[in-house]
Amino acid sequence: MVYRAERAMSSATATVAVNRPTMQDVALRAGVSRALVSLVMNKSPRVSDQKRRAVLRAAAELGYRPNLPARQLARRRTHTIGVLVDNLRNPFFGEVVDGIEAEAADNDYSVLILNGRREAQREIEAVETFLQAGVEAIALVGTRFSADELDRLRVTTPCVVVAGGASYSVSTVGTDDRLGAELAVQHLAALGHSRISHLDGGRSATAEQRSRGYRSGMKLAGLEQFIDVRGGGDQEADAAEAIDELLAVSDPPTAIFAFNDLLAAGALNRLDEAGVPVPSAMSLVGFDNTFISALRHLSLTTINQPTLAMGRLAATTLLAQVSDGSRELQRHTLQPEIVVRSTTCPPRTGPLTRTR
Amino acid sequence: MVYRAERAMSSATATVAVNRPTMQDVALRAGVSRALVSLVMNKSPRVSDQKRRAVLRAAAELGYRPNLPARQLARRRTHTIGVLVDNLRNPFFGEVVDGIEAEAADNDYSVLILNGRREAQREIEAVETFLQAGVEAIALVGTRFSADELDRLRVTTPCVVVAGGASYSVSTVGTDDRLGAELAVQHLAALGHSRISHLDGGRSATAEQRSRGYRSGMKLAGLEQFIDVRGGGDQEADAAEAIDELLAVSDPPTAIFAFNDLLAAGALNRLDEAGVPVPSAMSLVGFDNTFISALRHLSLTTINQPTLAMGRLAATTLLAQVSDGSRELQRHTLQPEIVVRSTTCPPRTGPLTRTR
DNA sequence: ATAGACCATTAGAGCGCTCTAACCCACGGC
DNA sequence: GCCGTGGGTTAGAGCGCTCTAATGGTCTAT
Repeated sequence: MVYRAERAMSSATATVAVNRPTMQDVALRAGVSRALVSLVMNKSPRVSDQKRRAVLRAAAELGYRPNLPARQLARRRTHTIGVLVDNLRNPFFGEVVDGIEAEAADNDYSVLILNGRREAQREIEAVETFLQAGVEAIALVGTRFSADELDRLRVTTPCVVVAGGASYSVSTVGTDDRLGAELAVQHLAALGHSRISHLDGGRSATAEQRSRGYRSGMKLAGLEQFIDVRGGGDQEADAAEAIDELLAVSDPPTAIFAFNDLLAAGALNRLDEAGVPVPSAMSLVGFDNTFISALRHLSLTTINQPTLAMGRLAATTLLAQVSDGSRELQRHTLQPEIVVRSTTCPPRTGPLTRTR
Repeated sequence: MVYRAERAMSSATATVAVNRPTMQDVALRAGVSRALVSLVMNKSPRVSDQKRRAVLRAAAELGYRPNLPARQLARRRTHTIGVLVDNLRNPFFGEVVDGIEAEAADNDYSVLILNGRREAQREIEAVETFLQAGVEAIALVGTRFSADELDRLRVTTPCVVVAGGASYSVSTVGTDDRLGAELAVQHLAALGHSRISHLDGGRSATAEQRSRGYRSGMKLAGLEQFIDVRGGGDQEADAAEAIDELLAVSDPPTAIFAFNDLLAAGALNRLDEAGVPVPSAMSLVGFDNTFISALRHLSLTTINQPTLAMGRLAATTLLAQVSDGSRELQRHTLQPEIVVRSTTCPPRTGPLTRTR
């Protein structure tokens, strides 16, 4: 009786919007209390089989669906982790997100994906959204945040940077970018190259580590005097200018290590346009081992990162921090490995000759 | 006084979790009522400047942040549209999502991105999540849903299929896939090809239309008797088997039209492995004009789709339906165009010769 | 002076759910 | 016959917010 009255009142109040059935409606129909419906919905074991069935039937008949915001409000928990992706167009990031999502799902967490679209401002807005939405943890996939901003963020919410730099004061999951870059240089050096230039990643998160690895790799190989870093970027189009610069000098380098595969692909384009055969006149190494590097026509020598594992590890780290409340700083560094394909060979002998 | 008491009570009740400041706290600190804080937060014009400033200051001092679930519950609106992406690793989908997101943001909507990871089951779960979360509309980017399932869905929530088939009984935004396929065939036919085979898209949403376009294109060119469709897929790896089949016959076709760029790239790989030079011995056309087709080393002739515009249009369509409450079925078909690059040329004369 | 109009402000109910504490009703032990 | 005991069930407060209707005050018109 009371139920009926309440419900009547509330539907009189209701104005626009969908008006989907509520727990009250289910309770009414099943002849039980609201609380019991809640117990059934949350799979509590202390409900008699008879009532459980009645409730489930009523729910099915009404097409009842729990209201997530209401549930989150009442629980004071969202069971959600926020994932901020730098750029949805880079398949590398897509793979990492897949990993995070898979691990989160295995632990009954859902994932709120937001897209920074390569702009720092949008990242800030995204974090604001995360915080308002009450995500319990945040994964930053290839972030453009400064160390300072991250410092402020981690106070509020557990967070982890995936595939970003390692210099932050927040937990990180990533490949050893520095080592990866060293591997690239080492590979080239072993082939006999000495004049190896680097196309850097501009404002990308991992740019600094890779460039550092390039430098240390060069030193290790005793090639310190040949260190040469050119402004690049993280997109294909960013390579053209740097390549032009490189080719403008009297005796260009014999090898190039590019920040990532996309940049390497762009470099390949430009070299081709300039009539410089790869690898015979110029060796080229990328980074990320995205599927494009495996395309036979590119067949790019590159550095592999275990993307899926990185994603899963990021989620695991976050969920552990959420459950034990700790905010311990963790550094997970996975091992990169070089994948040798067809864009590297011993250096040309003599000056750079162009086919056109 | 009353406020203080209430607040004391509620914080005594509070147990775990973050305990972020609420409107009540802000109201207390600013010496106003909860309702006034709400008005300020929602930028109501009917608040005195003095109080507004006081509220904003108190909010800033406390680090107040509106609680999204609470707000959504009270408003009975979420101002969110759900975006279900088939596959985050395909850059094509990433671009479409970018478009949706941009348009949604321009209209003060946020976007809940869920990833189907190429599995129908996950799509169903994702939609369930959308419905529980109370999204006001749903965009399905490259869905694997059946027409039936979509039919049921559109009753509940406005939805639009982007870059999917056009045969559904829900609104769609897409390229004219059929025309696109016809353009591909027409281009090949104009070059002199008659034996043109098609590698289809398997269970992909747009597979049927493209395959239909292939057939009608063949008919239009008077090549009906050469129609030949091979099982493909939507990933690079799916091409190998079909190519092997194709090459196994006594006199293989002179041209191939692949379902999408990824499949075309895979085909290119396999043809290369088999020693079949492209395009001299075999012409190849893809679909989507993703960035990989533009890579000089692939330089794939393909069909362009205006991805960003598709995304924006999808969002516009949904938002219109949300605001005027109509559920009118709309068909937006954008024009594809052929982008001729280097994987097509006149057919070989004589039998297929292999270089290895 | 008084009614009406208008403005900023507020009380308080309500959104749909969860969760604690209480309740009821066997049942068994004394 | 009375008192736990404990499992199934429920009342009711509370989560943080919005929104309607009401309040009180100032201002103008009468």
